[in-house]
Amino acid sequence: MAGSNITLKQLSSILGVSISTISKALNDSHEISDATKKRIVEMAKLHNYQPNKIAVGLKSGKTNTIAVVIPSVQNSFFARALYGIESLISETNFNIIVCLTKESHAKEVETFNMLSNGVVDGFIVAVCEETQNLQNYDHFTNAMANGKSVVMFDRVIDSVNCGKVTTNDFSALSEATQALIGSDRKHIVLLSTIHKLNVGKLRTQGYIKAMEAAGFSPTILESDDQHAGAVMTEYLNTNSVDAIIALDTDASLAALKAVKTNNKQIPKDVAVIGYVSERMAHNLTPELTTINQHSYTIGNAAASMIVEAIRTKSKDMNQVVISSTLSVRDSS
Amino acid sequence: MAGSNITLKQLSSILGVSISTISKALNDSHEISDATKKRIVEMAKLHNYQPNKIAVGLKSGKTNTIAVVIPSVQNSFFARALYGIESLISETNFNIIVCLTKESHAKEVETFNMLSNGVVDGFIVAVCEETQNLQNYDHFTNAMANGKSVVMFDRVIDSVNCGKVTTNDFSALSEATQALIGSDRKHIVLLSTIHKLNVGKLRTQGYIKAMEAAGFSPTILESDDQHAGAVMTEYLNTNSVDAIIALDTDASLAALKAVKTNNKQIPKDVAVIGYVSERMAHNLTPELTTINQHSYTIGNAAASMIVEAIRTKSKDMNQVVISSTLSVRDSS
DNA sequence: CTGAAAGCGCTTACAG
DNA sequence: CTGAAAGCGCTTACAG
Repeated sequence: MAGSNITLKQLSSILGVSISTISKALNDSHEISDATKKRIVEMAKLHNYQPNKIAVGLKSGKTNTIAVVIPSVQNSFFARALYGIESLISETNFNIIVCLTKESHAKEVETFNMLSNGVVDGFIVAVCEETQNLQNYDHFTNAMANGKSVVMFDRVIDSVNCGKVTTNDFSALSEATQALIGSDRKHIVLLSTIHKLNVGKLRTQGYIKAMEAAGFSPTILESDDQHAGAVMTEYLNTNSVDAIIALDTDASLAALKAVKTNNKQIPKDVAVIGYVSERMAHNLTPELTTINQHSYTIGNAAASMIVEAIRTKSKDMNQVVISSTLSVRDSS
Repeated sequence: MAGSNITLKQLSSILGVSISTISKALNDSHEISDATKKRIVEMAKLHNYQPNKIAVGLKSGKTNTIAVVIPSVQNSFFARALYGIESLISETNFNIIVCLTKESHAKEVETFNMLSNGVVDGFIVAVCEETQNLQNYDHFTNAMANGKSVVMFDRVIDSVNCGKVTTNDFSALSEATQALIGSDRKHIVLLSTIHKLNVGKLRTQGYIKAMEAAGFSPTILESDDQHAGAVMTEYLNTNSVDAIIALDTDASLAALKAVKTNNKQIPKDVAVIGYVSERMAHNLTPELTTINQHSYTIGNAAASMIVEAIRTKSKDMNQVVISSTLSVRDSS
């Protein structure tokens, strides 16, 4: 154990047995007699032999490694989805490499190019904002042309023929809006910091559809993370509002704060529905009604889809929808 | 591009030049003439040649990959530290593999064993709770004996001789406590959901020291994540409290909520100091005074330390302390 | 300036 | 049942 792991070659000279025999014995091949198997396995254990994964990978062309390419991990949705992915993968003999794109197309492309050749067997990806805007998807199709499996989750590109795990963003927002309308809210405002993303657009459309169906005119406030609170506050100062739907964690906290500083009661004067983790929802005042995306389940589904795809080398990828549900708490 | 990446061998038969020459040309060796270099590089580009990292790794014994082994990513400290690690690493030619231990010693050991042989060049680790309790550190020392570099951050084991990045947990809590005492708070309660971790113990000791120095008796409420709110509320019902220090995000939100539901004003009746991300602190009502751990900087420092260690193969590892600072906002 | 050969650590037909 | 040989895709002394 002085400096580096023992190899089959070293084991071979210790035992006076050929490298092939040792390899077979350690892989429990039926070709080897029980007696020698026993000797070899014992000696391997004694020296804490660990097969060199890199060599195995080179030989087999499989690395048992999956890349998870996501924009960020500071967002509770991705953090929890990653947890779901990792939980399933760690039950298999695969490993995961996590790469954060920070919404940069260049970084996403580089990641795919770097890992496509020999490093990973497949990719789980939530497509970054810039890629969605540029509509340049060559890195995905190239990886697939090179025999890698690809599964997209949440941030999905319809025109790329890969596995997909999505949520029902459109109808979840319709339903949430309808629920507010059903409890007599009329001036329902949508606060979005993710209007540039496809998921944001889908959610917005779901809201618009429900509003128009009820004969109300939609009001959409768009802002970046930093200014959501200010934008909301300003709107509250000059308009009557009796409900807010916020499309991510930042917007949700900002909405709660804006209503409170405006001296309105939640939910009496203004109902609030947001997107935050369950744990956080319980610790807010009042406890926040949320659209629950089941991020853990989404991650789990994406992971099981890619493992399946790699194992079966199947080409026809399927599409799974994990429905979001409305968790009604005290804020609505 | 039909099925899998092109190799040097294929390039060799296309160009009618030996594999060695191609390898040298692509690595810009001075041995090769500019003319052939040009030809080779152009053809490689045309066929989108990407060197097989696995083969390079096997040959060189270096993989340019670093494992980041952390308990979780659902905690804003680790999420942001990971962001700091990733940001620095992505500027280098290293990659990171992220492994989540979920506080399980077995998982941590397995991760180190799996990756120690050939897969990674080094480890950045925040030691899991169970390992701290069991005090079994063989997986760390074995990895180091196998020539891998190890850097611990935040969750650190004093007796293991590796690189370390920590924060001044003890003195940060002393100072926060003193600040509360300085503004005439007398009944200061500590709310902890991390009392089993070394960092939790250090923070608690810092609080105790400051309280005792001022002649006050410390009050420490311990709970798991789920019940912090209930524990805090119960205490508030039967005791007089004029300040709370909460040791992580869950405890911080729970403390705010408990005070509000107890119909006390923040900070007039009860001051609150907590541990949450800056972004979240701004979106809470009132804006929360926090002990800011500079998690991004800690991650960055750990990453730069391991890159340095791997590049120089130096054995004497250093220790860096990133000081936490008190960010005073409206809650105190 | 170019190429043949050895080798990184493994696995697996193929011989014996 | 055991072992010699080839090969995964690369790099790098060593010859020419």
